[in-house]
Amino acid sequence: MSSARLTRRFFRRDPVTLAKALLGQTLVRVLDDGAELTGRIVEVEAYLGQPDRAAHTFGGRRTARNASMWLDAGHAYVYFTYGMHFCMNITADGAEVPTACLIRALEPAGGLDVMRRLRSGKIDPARLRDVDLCSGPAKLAQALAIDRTLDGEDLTNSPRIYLRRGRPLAADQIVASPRIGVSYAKEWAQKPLRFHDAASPHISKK
DNA sequence: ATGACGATTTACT
DNA sequence: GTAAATCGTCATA
Repeated sequence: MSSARLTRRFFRRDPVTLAKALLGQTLVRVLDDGAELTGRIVEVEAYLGQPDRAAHTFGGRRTARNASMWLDAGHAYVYFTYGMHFCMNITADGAEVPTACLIRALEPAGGLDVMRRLRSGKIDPARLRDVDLCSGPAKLAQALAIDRTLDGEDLTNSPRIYLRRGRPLAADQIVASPRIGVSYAKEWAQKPLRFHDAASPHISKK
């Protein structure tokens, strides 16, 4: 019998291949109260580890913060940045190979009402359009209540967060472009390591 | 012990 | 288009 949950074998690939394969899959977040929040992945960036100036593990850097990037493929690497935002990655390759894919945008699919509440701080929830819920790495983290308590979570067996098999995108539906917010990475800033669904409006703003 | 800096978002001119 | 918000992390000393 086949399960809807993606298994280890799906994640054990190089980060570029995995990033493209992640497009079209569904991220599932189960809250403590049982609420299920889901979204279809429409934008992902690949981080290539040691040689990649933009990666947190550039040069083999290994710290308490990025420890999860060294875990086996299919684990969550959640980091805190700018003093206020969380972003989620999914590890690629295998154990001791610090590569990962940053989930940058989702097309909200289930639990939109809860997402809207989680996303609305001082803003009127009714003023938040669907396209504003998960169109950015920190936005989707906020919408799905993803924080550092999920750092290091194994997506292949966690009851709190996992991936559900969806329909993969055809190659001609995938657009490649430079990664966002990594201008400090010199030549690595220009490489086309950001991938998104050409047809989706739920993309982070340029 | 200190300081510079974010794999961002939002609000404002 | 410009700038503020806001603080954990890490390199330097």
